[in-house]
Amino acid sequence: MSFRRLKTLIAVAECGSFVKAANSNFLTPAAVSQQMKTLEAEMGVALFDRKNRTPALTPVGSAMVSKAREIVRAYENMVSSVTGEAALEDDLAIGAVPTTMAGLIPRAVKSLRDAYTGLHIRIMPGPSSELYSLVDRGFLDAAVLSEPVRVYDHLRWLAIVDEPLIVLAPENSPTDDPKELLESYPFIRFNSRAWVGQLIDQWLNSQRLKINEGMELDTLESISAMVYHGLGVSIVPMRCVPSPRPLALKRIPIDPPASPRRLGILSRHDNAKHKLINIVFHELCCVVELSGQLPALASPDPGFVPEGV
Amino acid sequence: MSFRRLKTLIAVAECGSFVKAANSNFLTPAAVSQQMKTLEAEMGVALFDRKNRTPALTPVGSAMVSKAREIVRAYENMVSSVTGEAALEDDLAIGAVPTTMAGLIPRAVKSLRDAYTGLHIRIMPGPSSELYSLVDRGFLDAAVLSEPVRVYDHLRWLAIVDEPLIVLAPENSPTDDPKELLESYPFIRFNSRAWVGQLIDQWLNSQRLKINEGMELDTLESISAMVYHGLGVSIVPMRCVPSPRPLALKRIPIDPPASPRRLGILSRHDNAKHKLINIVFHELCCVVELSGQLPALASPDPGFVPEGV
DNA sequence: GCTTTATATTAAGTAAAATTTGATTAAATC
DNA sequence: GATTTAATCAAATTTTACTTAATATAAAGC
Repeated sequence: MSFRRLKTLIAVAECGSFVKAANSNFLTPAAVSQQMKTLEAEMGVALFDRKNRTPALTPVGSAMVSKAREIVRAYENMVSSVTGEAALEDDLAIGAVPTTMAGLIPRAVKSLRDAYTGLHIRIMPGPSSELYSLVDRGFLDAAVLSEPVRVYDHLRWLAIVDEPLIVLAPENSPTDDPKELLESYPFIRFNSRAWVGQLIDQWLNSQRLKINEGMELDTLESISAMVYHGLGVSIVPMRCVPSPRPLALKRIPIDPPASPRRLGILSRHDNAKHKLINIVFHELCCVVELSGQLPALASPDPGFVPEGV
Repeated sequence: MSFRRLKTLIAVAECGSFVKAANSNFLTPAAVSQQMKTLEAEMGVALFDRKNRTPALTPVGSAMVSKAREIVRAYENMVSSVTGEAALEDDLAIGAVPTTMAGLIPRAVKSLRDAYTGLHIRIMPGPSSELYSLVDRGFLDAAVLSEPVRVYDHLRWLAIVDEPLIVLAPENSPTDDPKELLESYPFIRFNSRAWVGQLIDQWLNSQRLKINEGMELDTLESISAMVYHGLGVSIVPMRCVPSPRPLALKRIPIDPPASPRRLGILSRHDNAKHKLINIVFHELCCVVELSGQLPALASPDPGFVPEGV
């Protein structure tokens, strides 16, 4: 088992004889001969037909040569495929929670597409819990989601931004006091299966407000629309990047402030595309900063160098 | 440049420490340490973070580990991949509907794992509608699901088996007549979001039976358990491969017979792993036939050659 | 047909590499 | 603070790989 042998096999195939291969690789013919012999022994197949003076590759042999080429190339590109330019041309399967699908994600994907031709991003929307398991099992390279309660060692979490919870109320509501609003209007609940929903429930419970249960919805869009039409008020995370044409609504910080919904990117440590993922992470942070709504969290990332792109 | 070093890198990643990796590879810790050092020098990147006593893999390092795995596997399968015994080693992401997760899928996966070392199958359970879109968008290589109403040109559908609908009733129920059972017991409905559920609803509507709505459940397991405990009757597809220890229940064919739930495998025509998918399809059909419950549909498959396994 | 020439193989010696041994350093545990 | 455990270092040793030189063999030239 050795790369050298594979390399000389390739050289022999290219040069046409052991002697020439030896010369081009700064070896003696004897060395080449021995290497090919051990290679054949190792593999248990005849690579050369030795009837003639200059051994000719058998059919199996020439198939091996192309395999050997693949392997040697894979080895030689090993470093660059992880850290270099080559790492920037690949397919990337990324998940994202619905709240990011109108603002953050489209903007980030757009600039990434523009900056890296050859990079192909597929987006899969879903709730945090599902995305977590998809990343964990390797179906997704990374996902943008709410911070998990526990991040296991084989996973990598990079925080992007803290989105504080806000009260969403119709523009014409008589008061701006969050508690008053929550107690007077019907409450539109963020689906509690979503991790944000749980965060909201937690705050509500701690406040012991007398709320009027209205409906329970999945997405920020549907909740906004309901509130817009005066059907109630809601608590939602403030979007770090607003949607293109946000509805005219009151957005009031809750008081006392709840622990914010922390958005970040989750991936597996052993994912070979970690460089790409770093770039996506970096782009997400940039988009958040540019949007100017909330400060991006300067997440410590030892392995990450901005890359002069 | 050496496979040994890659192998010990993998061992270190798996064992978690140099010492353990040394033991498992019949080496001394010193050898491992030196190998990793030369590997780092060779690649010009830091694979380990040596702040702590037992060095931890850097992000780049763990990406390298997965690359190393690819390369080592490629080398090890070099001979067999050329001689054609097992030109089949790859990762395969496959979806499957829950009804197949207790019988068909585990058996098929097991024999595939046994037959093709090097083949790595990941299974993702989900309802047909979701799997359809995941295959369509390229997140899954293939999926086992109910026949879609329409299969677009870029998708490929291979039918595996027709599962007729049956009535599930407690063993001690007073009658064996499906209609009587359905009208006397509460009806446990298969979730109508699932495509089977719709098929069942269709038949029920056509029969104009006066059923007593009970509950609506997601999985065959939960429905079986409910029926077993006498909480009602249900209509479900007969499983082409039963689960290991099926509950003692009456299983009565419905009359008049409804159009059966057709199970098959969906993939994209442009998927590069179509050879592997063919093999999986073939295996699924074999498992169905072996199980002897229902005949496998001999689906015409131009591109498929049985492979001497 | 016999020599010449170029090519591969073999065996022994030599150079290079990888591994072990035993000592040293440093973090973690008691 | 002593003890255990993990990694590293430097020198000795072993293993592996390469070269040299001799041998065998097929094609080309005379």
